[in-house]
Amino acid sequence: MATELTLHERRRDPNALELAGIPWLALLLPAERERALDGLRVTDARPGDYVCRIGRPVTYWFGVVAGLLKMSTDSAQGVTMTFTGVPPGGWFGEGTALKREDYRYNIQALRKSVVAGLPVDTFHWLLDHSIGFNRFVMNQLNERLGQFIAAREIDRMNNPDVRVARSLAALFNPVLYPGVGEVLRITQQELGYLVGLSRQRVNEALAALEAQGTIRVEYGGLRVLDLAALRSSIFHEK
DNA sequence: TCATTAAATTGTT
DNA sequence: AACAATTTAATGA
Repeated sequence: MATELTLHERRRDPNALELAGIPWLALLLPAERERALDGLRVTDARPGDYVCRIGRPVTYWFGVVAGLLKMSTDSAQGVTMTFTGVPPGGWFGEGTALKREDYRYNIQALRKSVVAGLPVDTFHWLLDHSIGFNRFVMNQLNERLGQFIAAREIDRMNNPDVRVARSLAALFNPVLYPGVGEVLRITQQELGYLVGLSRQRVNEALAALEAQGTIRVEYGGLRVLDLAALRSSIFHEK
C-alpha cells in the first residue's frame, strides 16, 4: 500500500520521494519553492565518494536525503580527523556558502546515500527573498552552535559509554536531522568510526544503553526510546 | 513469488 | 583481531 502510493507519486513527479526528505521546502512560499526546485540537484553517493573537498570553491549547499555522511578534516600532519556524522535531514555548509568561500572540510559518504544540493546562487536568492528560508537557516545555525559546544564536552569525557550516548544524542537531534526519526540507520562499525572507539567497545556501550532502556539495538540501526536520557546519561565505572 | 546464495552486520572471545 | 551466528540483500527459476 505504502509502496503503491509512493510509486504513484513518483509517476507524477520523479523527485517526489527525494523532495519529501528536504525539510525546508515546506517552509517556502509557492514562488520560492519553484525557484528552489529549479536549482535543486539530487544525486546518489557510493560509500567513499566525496560530496565536497577541502579547498574547492563552494558550488552547492548540501543536504542528506538518505544514508550517512561523515565530515572530516586533514591536519597538517596528514592525520584525518572525523568531526561528525551527518544523517538524513541534515544540511550543512551555510557558513561557507554565505561567504562564498572554499569548503573547509571533506564530506564523504559512509554508505550508499542520496545527497541533495542547492546551488549557491539559489541559496543566496532564497536568503534575499524568503522569510521561511531565513528562519530555517537561522534555527540551523543556532542549533549547531549548541551541538558544537556539546561536542567539546564529549571530547573531554573519558567514559566510552557516555561518549557513545552523547554522540548518539547528537545524531538523533530532531532539529538538525529531522529525517532521522525514531530509528537511526547506522552500523556499530560506522558509529565506532565516528565516535573514535572500536566496534567492540561500541557494542558494549550500546548493550549498556539498551539495558538502561534508553535505546533499542536493531540490525543495522538503533531506535531511540528516551532521547533526554541519552543526552544526560551517566555511567558508573566498573 | 519463492527458495537459494551471497553479503553485511552483530555478538562474543 | 578473529570467529560464529544472525539478518538482510541479491539472484534466478
